[in-house]
Amino acid sequence: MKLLLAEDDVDFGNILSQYVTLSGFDVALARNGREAWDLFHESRPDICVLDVMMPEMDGFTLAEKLRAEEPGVPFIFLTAKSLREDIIKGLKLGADDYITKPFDPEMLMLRINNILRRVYSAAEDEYTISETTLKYNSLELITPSGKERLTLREAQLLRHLMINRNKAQTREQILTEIWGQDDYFLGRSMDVFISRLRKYLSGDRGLALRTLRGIGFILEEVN
Amino acid sequence: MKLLLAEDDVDFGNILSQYVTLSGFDVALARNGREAWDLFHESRPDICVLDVMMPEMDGFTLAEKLRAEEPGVPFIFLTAKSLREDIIKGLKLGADDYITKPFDPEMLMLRINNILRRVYSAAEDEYTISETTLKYNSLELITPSGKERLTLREAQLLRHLMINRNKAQTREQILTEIWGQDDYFLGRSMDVFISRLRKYLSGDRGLALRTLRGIGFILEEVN
DNA sequence: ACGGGAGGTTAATACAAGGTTAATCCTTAT
DNA sequence: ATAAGGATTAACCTTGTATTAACCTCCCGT
Repeated sequence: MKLLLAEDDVDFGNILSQYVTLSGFDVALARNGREAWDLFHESRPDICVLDVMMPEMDGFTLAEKLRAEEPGVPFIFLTAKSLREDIIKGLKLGADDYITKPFDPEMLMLRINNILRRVYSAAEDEYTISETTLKYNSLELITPSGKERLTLREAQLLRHLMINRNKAQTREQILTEIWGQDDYFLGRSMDVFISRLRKYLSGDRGLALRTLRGIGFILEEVN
Repeated sequence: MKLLLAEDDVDFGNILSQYVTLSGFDVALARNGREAWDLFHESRPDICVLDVMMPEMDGFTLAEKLRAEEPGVPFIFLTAKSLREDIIKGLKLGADDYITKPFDPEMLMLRINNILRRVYSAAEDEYTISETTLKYNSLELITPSGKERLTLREAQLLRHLMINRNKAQTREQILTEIWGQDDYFLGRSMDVFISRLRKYLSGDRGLALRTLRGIGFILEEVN
């Protein structure tokens, strides 16, 4: 899991960064808003922790720009202010959480994990639908016709479809979620993976990976 | 959207309940943990707001039981304590948010809306009129005579008519809205789709897709 | 009651979306 | 440097569906 931390207080930033790294995150640390903007594009983080008051670009403005570019990315505001107006402004921007300094790093970690669990359902490892179960971390797929070892992309795509079972997923949604961007060739690549997944899943009559022409795909449980 | 509010302070509970109702929620108000547990089963809320300290059953215990029964339901803790241990306990339970009293009702609303947006972002997908419902994203149409799988254009057109039910839609309006432009041939194309939709909808006597000659079409509920 | 135009219906066609397989390009490890 | 594994690109094929066409019906004005 990659995390972008934007904090202008150098010492505090370093301590926080260390703490979060220890918890198993891949951290990108920015000293100001502009740097954060650049780092965001380089590292494509899964979650952003933004100080509100920073030189170059404040956290609110940054969040707005990030939202516009990558709507799904969750973010947490960090601030010394506990002013009602600021908190409300942050929440209106769709912040997933808002923490006022001083705070306990352990609490930050808990909040981060909560959000990630919610957003990515990342705490789970086993996903089961019908007769088929995916062990995500070990890339194993167990179907009525036997075990398969998946590749990373196969597993990512299948997991996404399993998490969103019975819900239509547009091509854009899947591409931005799994591939990080949406262009023609990645779309064709996805089609190749869908084709492969169908082969793996063909032994299980209790589910169907249907295409919704012009929209996307859906992994359905059928009676 | 239905909300379950569990709060033992009667006055405060009422004020909050009123405020949340004004924001368009359907509120179930419980005076203690046990009542909340019962109300939860009756009203199946989309989100729960739980006071931590309540008679009969405290908020934490309640949340655990709710989680076990209905893992997807988001909840927010409300508490007078700002003890670090308590907050951490709440977050460990997977609380979607944690608010310490005293707080601003407006802020509660903002947090509620943030969480709902995140959790139910895939909403706004089902349209129902009379006995017929359209699941737009999965292109499914459920009528008294059974399920149908629609095409994209069929679904777009039907959705437009359902959104504007009981309102006359001119040919021009529909064409510019759905097809992006308005010419003779697209008009004939639309007639083909109207014809198909009528077939799909023929099993439902509670609605009529009528022609307004020289003007356009209207999807009406008839009693 | 007749003619014309608006809309209904069905079938034929063209084309774009997606399926499939193979080739190629990258990474990574040795 | 090379090999292996995996992702992407390419090429070709299939199929679903929006459009177009052709013909029909019905309504409305004269």
